[in-house]
Amino acid sequence: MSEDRSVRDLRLEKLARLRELGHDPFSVERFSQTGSARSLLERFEELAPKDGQDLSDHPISFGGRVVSYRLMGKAAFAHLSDGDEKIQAYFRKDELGDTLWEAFNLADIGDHIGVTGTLFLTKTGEKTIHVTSFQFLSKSLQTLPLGKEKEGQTWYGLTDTEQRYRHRHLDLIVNHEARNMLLSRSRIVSAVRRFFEDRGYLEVETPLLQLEAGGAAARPFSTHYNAYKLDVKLRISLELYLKRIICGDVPKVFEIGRVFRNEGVSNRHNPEFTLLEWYEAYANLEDMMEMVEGLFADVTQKVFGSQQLHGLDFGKPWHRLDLLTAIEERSGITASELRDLDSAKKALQRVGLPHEKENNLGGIIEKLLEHFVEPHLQEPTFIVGYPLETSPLAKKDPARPGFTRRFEGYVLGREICNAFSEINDPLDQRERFEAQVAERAAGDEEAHPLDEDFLFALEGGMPPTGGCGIGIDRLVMLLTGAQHVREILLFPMMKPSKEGTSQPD
RNA sequence: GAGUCGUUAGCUCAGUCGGUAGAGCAACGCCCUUUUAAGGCGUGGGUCCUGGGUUCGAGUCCCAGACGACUCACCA
Repeated sequence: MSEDRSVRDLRLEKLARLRELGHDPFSVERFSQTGSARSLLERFEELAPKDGQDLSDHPISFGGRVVSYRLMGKAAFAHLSDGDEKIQAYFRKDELGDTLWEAFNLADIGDHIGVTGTLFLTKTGEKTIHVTSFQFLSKSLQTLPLGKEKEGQTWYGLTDTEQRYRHRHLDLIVNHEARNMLLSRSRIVSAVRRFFEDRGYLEVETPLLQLEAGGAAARPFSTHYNAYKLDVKLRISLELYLKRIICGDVPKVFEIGRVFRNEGVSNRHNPEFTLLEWYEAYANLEDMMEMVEGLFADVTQKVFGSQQLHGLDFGKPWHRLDLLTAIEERSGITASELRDLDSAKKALQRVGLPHEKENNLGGIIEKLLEHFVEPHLQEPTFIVGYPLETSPLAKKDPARPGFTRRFEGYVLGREICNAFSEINDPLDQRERFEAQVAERAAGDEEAHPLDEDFLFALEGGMPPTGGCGIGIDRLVMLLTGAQHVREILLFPMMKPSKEGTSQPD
């Protein structure tokens, strides 16, 4: 009895029957098309036969997924989608013949078919392909959660977040927003790449597996290198290798790559994310600011056609704000209070923030920045002059002991980039690393490891260099307005679900 | 790591006071040659997340667990 068979069984039976009829859906390799669904609709006047013209003079062909299917005895309508747009197709038994009609009756929503015919307008005025012949291009063995829609409203569909993340292909088929996020991300990355290429930057690739994961403060993932019998770490930043390339007299380099930080997950943090870093010899942090401004102006214009986005104007220079000045303006805590650890802790206490566990002046200053200043940085703003202790790779500011030539960029209250004039004094860099090693010994698991290979490169001589890093995921979130980082990651990490788990043992 | 909420048909969801499970769509069968949330008639479909407990009886109440969502914490 048909009731005992699953949808998949029934589809397998249809597949077998199609093969008997000589219409094996999986034997076809290619299908030539007149154009996309969108272009067929847009070029309707040009492609459709005029009154009195022979219909067969204007054949068009189109391949897509069946997303709706209305069978009416001896005629039928279906909508075919290429993912981007859909177009209606009209089928008649008397024109297809018995065999092809039977094959059509074995079609399901979800199948891919390729049709040939002519464009016409239905009674209700919809641009439609009058199909004279068609072939199966694939058969779907699963029911797809394709909702029905009318006048912009959609019924049913796929809304469960877990299912959307676990089975992203369904999300892409069913939800246009998911598709738009994917397209936006791709276009943004492409525009970023072109921005640097146009300015003479060389794109490079550096190792993901490293003996010491440096360049940032974060806990790494570990894995094992069988060939060398070595435990290695997945990179947490791109920085040190890129600067070793600068030491090799390649003056402008950039990399867009995955980095991995073995840390918490939130709506803005994913352990695996994409980082953009670039370095330019003979440039400093002011040059990096101009690059950031130029990058945002260029990418917004190219991808969205406007530099005005979310009420922000990326055509204007960003605000520039000294870090200590910003803290004083927002919290009342003065620079002199932040000159030593004891008075800084008292200041923390005064403003009601936890202070007992603080033993790092730089850490306190950054905490104050986060708490008092960051939420107010809605318009694009560079905060300049970060503490020495938390900036082990940035040049000292000669004008201000204890601080570095480093800035971070903020938009809509969120950190978007981190840049500095790079340390090129190998002795200074060694001292900073040693301070980090001491921090680590004191229990800071995220303190920077000492990297002798990097120091060796610096000792060979590195020109003055400016460098900057931007989280691509943050950038995409900002520009698309995505509220969760998982919306702009195609396949976020999910714990195995019960249905995905094999036999329990 | 903490809190809150959730998990019922392929999808979206109901399920009252504890009494052996419901709708729409999807599926299956029949009818239907311009439909479009096509329509008409009919049919089938459930490990109610898992495991315990209370009870004559649990989708419902209790305990534990899994997974997820959101918020917070963590996070250069």
